[in-house]
Amino acid sequence: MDYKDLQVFLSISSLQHLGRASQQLHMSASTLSRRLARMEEEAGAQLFSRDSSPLQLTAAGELFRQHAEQTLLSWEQLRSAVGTQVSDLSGRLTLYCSVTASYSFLADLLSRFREKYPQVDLRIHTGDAAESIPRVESGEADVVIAARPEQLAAGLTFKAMAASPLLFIAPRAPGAVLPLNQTEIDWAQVPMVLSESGLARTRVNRWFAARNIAPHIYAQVTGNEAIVSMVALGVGVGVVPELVLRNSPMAGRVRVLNVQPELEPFAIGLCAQSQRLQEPLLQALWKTAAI
Amino acid sequence: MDYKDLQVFLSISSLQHLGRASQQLHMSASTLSRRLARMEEEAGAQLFSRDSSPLQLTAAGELFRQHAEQTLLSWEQLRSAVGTQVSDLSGRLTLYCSVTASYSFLADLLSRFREKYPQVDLRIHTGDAAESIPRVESGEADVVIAARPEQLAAGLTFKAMAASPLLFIAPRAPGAVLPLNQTEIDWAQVPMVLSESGLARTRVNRWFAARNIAPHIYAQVTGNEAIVSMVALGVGVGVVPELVLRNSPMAGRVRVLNVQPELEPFAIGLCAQSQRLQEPLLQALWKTAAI
DNA sequence: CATCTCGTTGCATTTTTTGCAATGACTTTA
DNA sequence: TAAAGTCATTGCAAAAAATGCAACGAGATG
Repeated sequence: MDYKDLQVFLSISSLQHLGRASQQLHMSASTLSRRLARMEEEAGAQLFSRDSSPLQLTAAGELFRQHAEQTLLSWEQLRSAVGTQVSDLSGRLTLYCSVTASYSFLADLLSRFREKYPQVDLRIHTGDAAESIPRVESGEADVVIAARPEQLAAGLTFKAMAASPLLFIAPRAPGAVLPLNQTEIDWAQVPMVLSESGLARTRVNRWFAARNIAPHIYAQVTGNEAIVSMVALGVGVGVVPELVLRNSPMAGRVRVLNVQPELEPFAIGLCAQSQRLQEPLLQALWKTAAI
Repeated sequence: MDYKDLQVFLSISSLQHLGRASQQLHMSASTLSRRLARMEEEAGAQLFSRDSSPLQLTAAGELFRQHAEQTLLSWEQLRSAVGTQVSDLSGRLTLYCSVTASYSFLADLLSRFREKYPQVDLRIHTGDAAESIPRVESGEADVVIAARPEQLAAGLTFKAMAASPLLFIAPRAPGAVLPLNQTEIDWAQVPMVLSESGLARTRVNRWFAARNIAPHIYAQVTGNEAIVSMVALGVGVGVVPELVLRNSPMAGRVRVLNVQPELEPFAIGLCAQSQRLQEPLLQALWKTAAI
């Protein structure tokens, strides 16, 4: 039994849905299913009833939930109690990330970091994802949360935290931009909404080039978030990381196109200058991200 | 953080000695060292002071110990609470094992099994290790704790729980049987005390045969335990599993010979008839041994 | 000063975990 | 009532982690 298992269990028990939980935890549903099976094995009892679709806690599951909450609480208290003992670490750390990354990763990372090192003066900047790498290279940011570029610039180090596919999205409104049931898409005719620059743009460019297609670029935008909005408005077809789509309030107004072959997924994580990883502050953040 | 880690921690903290703990837990010291390092990493604090030789708990370590005890207790309570819910399992299970195996494994295995399946009528028989396999083959025992034979008889299934090296031992008393500082041993001259039969005997025979040595067998014994006693009395040189030596009250009176190449180690675990593993009782015991 | 004890670390191997894709049970929709 | 969809589960291969051995080094002991 692993503390991560306990978190997995709590997530599943509150969402009552494996797929939902798998998104929240950045894991595949199959992994969750297996971990759950193992937990039940170790506990010696079935924790969820599989009769109905919404996973329902059994009596044993309810006991398990109490145990899990109690244990994790005790663990967090221990960590914060002993963590502060060590953290005479102080100074300033400037972190840059995209708005979307801030939704998915920042809260987790920062709450843990703050707990251990409350004396560190943390400066967070959010902005366009494409700005991330330049900022860490220039030193404007000590560390960034970014998608891993295909060619990581020399002197930079990357630490993955999660992966997210890169998706083609179209307006959900029937007939807007694309016929709903079209099998073959004539890309040269489709108005595209793309990032002005950055990794997503590079991959899209390469994707079109490999097919000898000159895409019809209708609008170029800075910031993936805006792309979802524009697509939702019916302007055209866009390309965004799944993570951005999931966190967008407009997600319900667009649909994901099944395009083959798929674009390469993003790897999202921390990025900093290699040399500076020796600095205690960066090292501390690095380790915090790991667990 | 893993519940096994918590047990590891408690073992280390009570014994204050990595090597001792590694024996108790059937793991190498390096493994414990690493696990401890990881625990400290995750807890965010040093748990033991490494200044003095006897590992001493730090303040953070003391907090951790409380957390570990509390969590494991809660876990055991949960398991017994939900475990008994399932255990309408009843019947009789006959287990045979050597005296030594009963020291090292039986307590652990049985306490967990009893907790989950209190209604099962457990019959334990102890005796010579060499008897184990015949007993399970004949059906006298439903399951045995035994060393894995090189050729597992058809129809039998084995599940490893630990490994134990096979050692040459001599009297510690100076000059008895062997000169203390002799480098090359003239085996033909050395009086040997060996098992009458069983795996240990087979391996020793093969070891001598491979060297074209006709050993001088002074005494043949049933039961590895008696070998240690006879060697301690100065009768000759013996061969026993490390597990037997460790549990023997005579261990202090013998010394382990550094013989090259070493004999193959024992693999110790559960053994039962393959077909019968379908039976609920055996299956339950099998799973209990796993965790 | 040499030797010993004991914890730590590099390395190769084994074991475990994970994601993908296919499967199967069950529900909703046409 | 059949077809399509939703979900959890499972076989399989790749990736990641744990483990033991052996070498190392710091501190204690003779």
